[in-house]
Amino acid sequence: MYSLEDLNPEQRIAAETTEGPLLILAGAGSGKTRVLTYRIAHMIDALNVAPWNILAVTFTNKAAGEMRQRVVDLVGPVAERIWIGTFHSVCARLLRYEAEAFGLHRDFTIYDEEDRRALVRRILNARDLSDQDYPPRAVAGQISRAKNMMIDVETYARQSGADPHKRQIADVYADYEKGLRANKALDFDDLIVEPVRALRRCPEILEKYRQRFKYVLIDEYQDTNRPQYLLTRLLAEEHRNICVVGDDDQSIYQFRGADLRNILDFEKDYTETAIVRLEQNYRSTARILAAANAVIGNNLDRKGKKLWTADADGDMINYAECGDDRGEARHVVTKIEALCRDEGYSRGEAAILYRTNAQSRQLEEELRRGGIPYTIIGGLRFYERREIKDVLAYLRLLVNPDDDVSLLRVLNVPKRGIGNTTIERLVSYGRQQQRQLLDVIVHEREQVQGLGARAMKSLGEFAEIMEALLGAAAPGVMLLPELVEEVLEKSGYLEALRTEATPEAEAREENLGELVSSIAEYASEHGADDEDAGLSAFLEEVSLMTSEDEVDAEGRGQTLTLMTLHAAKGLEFPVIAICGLEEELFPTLRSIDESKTNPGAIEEERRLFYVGITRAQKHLLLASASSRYVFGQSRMMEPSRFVAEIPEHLVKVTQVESRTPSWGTPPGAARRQRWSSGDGKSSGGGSSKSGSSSSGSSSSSRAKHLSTAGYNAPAAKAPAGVHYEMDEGSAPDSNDPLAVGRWVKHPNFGRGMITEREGTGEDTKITVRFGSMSKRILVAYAQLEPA
DNA sequence: TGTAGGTCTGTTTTT
DNA sequence: CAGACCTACA
Repeated sequence: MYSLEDLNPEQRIAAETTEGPLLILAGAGSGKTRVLTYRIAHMIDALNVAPWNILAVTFTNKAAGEMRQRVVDLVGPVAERIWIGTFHSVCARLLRYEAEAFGLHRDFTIYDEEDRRALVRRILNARDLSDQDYPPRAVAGQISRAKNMMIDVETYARQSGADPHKRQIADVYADYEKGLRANKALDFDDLIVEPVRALRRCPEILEKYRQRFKYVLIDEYQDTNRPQYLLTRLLAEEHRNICVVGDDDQSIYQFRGADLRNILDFEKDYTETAIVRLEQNYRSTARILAAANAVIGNNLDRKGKKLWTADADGDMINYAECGDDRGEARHVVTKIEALCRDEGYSRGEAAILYRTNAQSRQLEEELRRGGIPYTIIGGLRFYERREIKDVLAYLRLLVNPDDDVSLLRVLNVPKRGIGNTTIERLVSYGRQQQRQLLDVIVHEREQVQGLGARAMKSLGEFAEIMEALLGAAAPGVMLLPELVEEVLEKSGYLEALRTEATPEAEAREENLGELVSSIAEYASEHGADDEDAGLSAFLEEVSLMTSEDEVDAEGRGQTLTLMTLHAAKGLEFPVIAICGLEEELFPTLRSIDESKTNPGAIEEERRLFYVGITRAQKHLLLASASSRYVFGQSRMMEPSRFVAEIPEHLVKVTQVESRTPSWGTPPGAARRQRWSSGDGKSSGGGSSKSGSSSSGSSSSSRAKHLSTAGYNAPAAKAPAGVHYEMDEGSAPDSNDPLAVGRWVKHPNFGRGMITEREGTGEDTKITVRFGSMSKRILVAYAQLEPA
């Protein structure tokens, strides 16, 4: 049971105000989830609202599942029947239910970012547009942006006016939409935009859903975009029982079209809106909260709110200035382990956050070395791995044979002798005849001009495979896991992996095994008569999986969690570490550049930092590195401006020494600007704060040892290059200033002689003996001069 | 015509 | 470091 008495006065108002529009401004850690579950429980239990009249939209499927469970715990199993999910999953469901009325194929395929890019790339190819002028990624981005502003193809074309570049993109956009339709596919944007269009078009269906969703609740409202807002308004503007919950300070998805106007203007849209502010924080210590408040206080564009807590001061915030990224990883991991040991936290109660996925690598290495179990959220997700996507593409084809993007993905995977030329011919035939490719391959491959006998044979074999699989996929023939096994066998995928017999192939095979188990698990969770039991539903679930959904179902247990700051939204941990607090990384270089024209760019980064800080309950560790490997090259970094925004008295600063020698590029130095091994001039320029803390190595063999262990990261995998041992007898090559035996001058170590050289071009590394000490140097970055 | 290498390039964040 | 493109072979 539950009692509204458990809530504080504001929370209680938020839970009880069920009629009419309500805006809940819920600060971080203010007990929002609790309020929402109580609110729904109260509606069902005390106000007799039917669960199926409630629509609740959350940010992740996991949040949805948890909320549903909590309400069930409070009021019993009737609550199973509330509609709850992410915008994307709720919309996908709606589109399948109403597919017929909306003129859609029921078994449409959902294209992710990769699929979308593949389609765009194909169109650019067909139109002979170079990806120099039209980078697929950027073009896909423009199309997405247009869709999210509800700009359709015609409007886009009209707006591009005489600008030739824009007109090209308008054409690509048109082809792209046509392609989606022909493939019976929807992209992520369509999942939201289509329902808006369709409901506007079909008043009777709109009315049905207005009746059905008498109460609408939207969580994380600050991160909704325009179409999501429009959809919400369509459903709610009549009965006006709409409750939105958000925090403008936690808006971190504007980069993908989230529109803060949605929250700032809510009062204008619904003039009778009641507003509740939840400002008491129940999560963090006073120090952590003070830091968060101070940081976010630097943003100008906010509604303004001040979180407070009754909690104790707590520990100081720790900030470690580390020498390099590796040292940073080591420090953070050591520190967390110590905290767990000394204060009795389990590893599952700690998380490491970073700005970009690429940063997880060093941390992973460190954790693996220490034998510490960890879980990475996001990054390369299970369902985005190549082998998994390949097999899913086969499965998607079985559900929707018109899906050319999936077809082209698997047509020659595993290799079966269908090469580029054959594919080109097929594609151009398909385009001319307006036919989908699998259909062409199966039924009229003979008509395609210019195909050789060998290609024809391969295509025939592929057609047979697909026909057999399509037969196996017909309802009632096979259980889902069996079907997947069948695909693995018949396609030759498994065999190809086994023939390869590399450790990597083995890992792939293992992953495929996991795929089979996960589909078996899915099948067992859904009864045979369940509407969601089929392959199509499984594929949908997989496509709409949020990164947060990967958090181990068992709970976090004993494993440390690693994730981006974005993925950490909505979570809390007793111990939080935030890494990589450096200018041009966090805030990102892009945001810094953009802020020159748009001050808001940095503010979103700052909100992200705020989100990170407010995840911490008891302990907050911050870290930066003064040099970091970017693109596999060491770069000098400056501490993030955000660190300085935390009042000094809250922070304890630690210097962590680096073991990496100091040659690096100054911040912002272009990659090209480097020592070229011909003219003997040094470059790289600028003021690097060099030499500060290298403990260095004392002999070349020691240096080698260190680098294999990875202390000198770029060398860790160096063996490819040529390796010159110094040859006492031979004279140095007179043309090459980097030849073994020549003398060079280093800004810190002075004059020395080259004793070894390995690698070529920009990867050239030399070992130089300075007096009794040898140093291994990456030529590209050391400010060397011939001496 | 297909495939296997080698090279170039570019990176935020994600439903 | 990887993914996509390009070039040189079979």
